[in-house]
Parts: sequence; C-alpha cells; structure tokens
Amino acid sequence: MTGRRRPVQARSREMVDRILEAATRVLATRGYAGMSTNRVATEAGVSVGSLYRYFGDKDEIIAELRTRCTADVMADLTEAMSRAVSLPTRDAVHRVLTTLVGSLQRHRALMTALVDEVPLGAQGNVLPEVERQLAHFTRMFVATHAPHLEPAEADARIYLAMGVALSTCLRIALDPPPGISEDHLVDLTADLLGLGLVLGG
Amino acid sequence: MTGRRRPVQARSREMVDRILEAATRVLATRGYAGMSTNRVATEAGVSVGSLYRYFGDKDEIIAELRTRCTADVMADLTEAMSRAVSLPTRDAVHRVLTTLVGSLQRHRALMTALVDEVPLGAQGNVLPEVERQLAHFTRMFVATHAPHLEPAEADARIYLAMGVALSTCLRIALDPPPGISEDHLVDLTADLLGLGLVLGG
DNA sequence: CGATAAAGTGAGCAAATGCTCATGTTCTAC
DNA sequence: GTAGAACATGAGCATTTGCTCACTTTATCG
Repeated sequence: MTGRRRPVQARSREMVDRILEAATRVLATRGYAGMSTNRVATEAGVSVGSLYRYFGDKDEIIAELRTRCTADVMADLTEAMSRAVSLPTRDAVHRVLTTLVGSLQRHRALMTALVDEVPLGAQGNVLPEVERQLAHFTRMFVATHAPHLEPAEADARIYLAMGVALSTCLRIALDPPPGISEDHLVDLTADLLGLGLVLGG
Repeated sequence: MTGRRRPVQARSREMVDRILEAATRVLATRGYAGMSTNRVATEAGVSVGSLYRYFGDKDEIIAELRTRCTADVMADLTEAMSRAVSLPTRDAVHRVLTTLVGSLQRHRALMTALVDEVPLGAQGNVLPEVERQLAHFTRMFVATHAPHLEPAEADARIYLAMGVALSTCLRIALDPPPGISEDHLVDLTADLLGLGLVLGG
C-alpha cells in the first residue's frame, strides 16, 4: 500500500475526475464484477499506477462515487424541503418525492449499479444519509400534523414511511412501468404516505 | 463444458443437496464474491469435479437456490391466500403479509445474500414470481372491493402496492428495527395498503 | 538554472478463480 | 461375475484480478 495521496495540482484533480467518470461508465456497462481497476484505468486513458495513487482500493473508487452522488442528492433534497415547508402538506410531500425521483434519475447509471450490483456489506441501504434526512423531515411533519401520536407509534410509522418512500422512488426512477405516468405514481405515493401516516389504525 | 447431468442415483441427489446447503452457508458468510466454486465444494465435502457434473456454472448453483426458495415461498403464499379469501379484507391482507414475512425469514440467509450481494442483471426484482402471484391476489381484491376504479388506475395502484408490500416485508423480515414489534409493523402495512389502494386520490 | 517534489507510467507478480480431464470407484443389470 | 454406466476425485491449467515498484516526465520555486 503506497497510501492514497490527495491531488494538489489541477492536472491530477482532472485525472481523478476522469477516473470517476470512467468508473461510472464501466460500472454501468459491465457491472461491479466487471469493473476491474485495470479496465477503469484503460477506459480513463490513465495508467493503473496513477489510479492507485489516488485510490488505495477498488472499493474506494465506489465509495467516492457514492459520496459525490449522495452529496448531490442531498443538495437537491434539502433545497426542496426548505421550499416545501411553506406549502400545504400534500403539496410538500409531492414536491419532495418528485425532487427525489428526479435526483435519482439523474444518477441512474450509478444508482442502478449500486442497487443491484455492488455488495453493500452489512448495511442494506443504498443511501443511508438520504434516509436520515428524509426521516428528519418526516418527523417534523408528523409532529405538526399528528401530534396525538405517541413517540413509539410515530417511530414505527416513520420507519415504514422511509422504506416506502425510498423504495418507491427508486423504483419509479430506475425501473418505471410502461404506460403509467411517473407524476401520477408520485401522486399516489404522496397520498399513500399522508393517509397511512396521519390517519390509519 | 461437460454439460450438466441430472442426478439419478440417491447418492448423487444427496450430493446435490449438500452442495446447495454449502452454497447457502458460503453465500451467507462470505458473500457472492467470496463464494468460489472451490470453496463451495470443499465446504460441502465434495470435489470440484463433482460440483461441475451437476452445475454447469457458478451461477447455476444460485439459480437453483433461487428456484427452490421461490417454490417454498410460493407454497406458503398460495396456501395463505386460499385461506384468506374467506376472511374480512383487512384480516386477509394481514394474514398474507404475515405469511410472507415468516416465509422470507425462514430463508433469511439466502434472501439477504440475494437482496444485496447477487448481481441481478437486468431485472431488479429478487422474487419476480412472488410479485406476480401477489399482484394476481391484489387484482382480485381490487376487483371485488373497489370496482369503481378504471383499469389503468387499478394497474397503477397495484404496481405501487406490489413494490410497497414486497420491499416492506423484506425489510421487516431481514432488517427489523429494534424496539418495534413485527406484528405491529405488518398491521400498519396492511392499513397502508388497504387505505392507499381502496380510498386515496 | 537546478533541485525537489508531485504526477504519471506500465510491465509484471502473487494470488485467486472458474473450470477440465485423466483416473479411479461404486452402482446396476444381465 | 462382469460389462458398462453413473459417480466421484483433485491436481492443475488458463485466465483474470488487485496491486507494486522501479522508473520517467512535468510542475514549482529559490
């Protein structure tokens, strides 16, 4: 292990970007197993040695991809949430979900690979930070619109809602059914979440 | 490729079973990448050559595991459904979901590996047949309890419901949250599905 | 310039993997 | 018993993978 170095010159920062782009492409076309460091390096027009100067490990490349992707989605999400607070609840939920779907769609290649190719190890979630952020939003939402719920009950419903929201948005974004409008699906999901959370039981 | 043969003697049928058991174990402990044919063979107390007599390919082992697992879940599910038709709708949904969760839990090791380790290729679903069966059940349910829905609208809701049901049951079965009763989660999910499907919009 | 550090190269190694095949063993049927 | 089929073995091959390292090139700065 030569140890990962940080790129300081512009030249090397560009190279890191080229490597990450190539990795995304290879991941999308050949899958995780087919994404060898040699292949990524070749595809990026870079030598393996250079790759290993900035990434100590094959999985570090993917970790970096995930980090950047998460940051992007989070940015979209927090912006949507800050705008949503002033809207009627149904519209708020709808806006957040729409934003999430769009954000996931813009990272389709990577997300697809992450969802069904990359080993996640122990944790079963592709976007833990996104889920946390969503949960935070939902918690506020529940506190103001269903204050009668006991904390334990609220937790259970939020847990469920997070699973539904994330899995549904992922499905709509990455594997949309033919002949059904995405917007309508988001609409239905928003209803489902609102009704299930606030009413129900 | 020597071509896969079918075991005809009892001896070889036992061996196939031993291989599949070993594969499940290895898959659970080392993951898909760590599941080499050599390791599976050793773990099963069998030679690699024998393994390749009955499985033409590493992935054929997994395909067989999936087939057997699916058959098992399907058996549970169809039985639960046939009993559920005579129940009030809420109880029916609850029973089916409970059965599904239990069935997935009994196959925890394999399911976990399938969900976040095994490359699924194009299709993003772990249990396509189960989803089809569930959709069939739901379609009947919708036809009798919400006949006012247009076909297209019904399709959209069934599509959503399948995603919610499967992903939620998988989550409850494989990654249950601490401190929340599984039964209560199933309860909430049943409400969610019932309300979202029949009312909503 | 000249010196030092950063950036970049690519042949190639050690280990692992999927899989074969020549050989040996056990079962079945006549 | 014995012929022939089914069954079982495991050394080992071809390929791939992740990764190193001795080396060259380029930038930075006094």
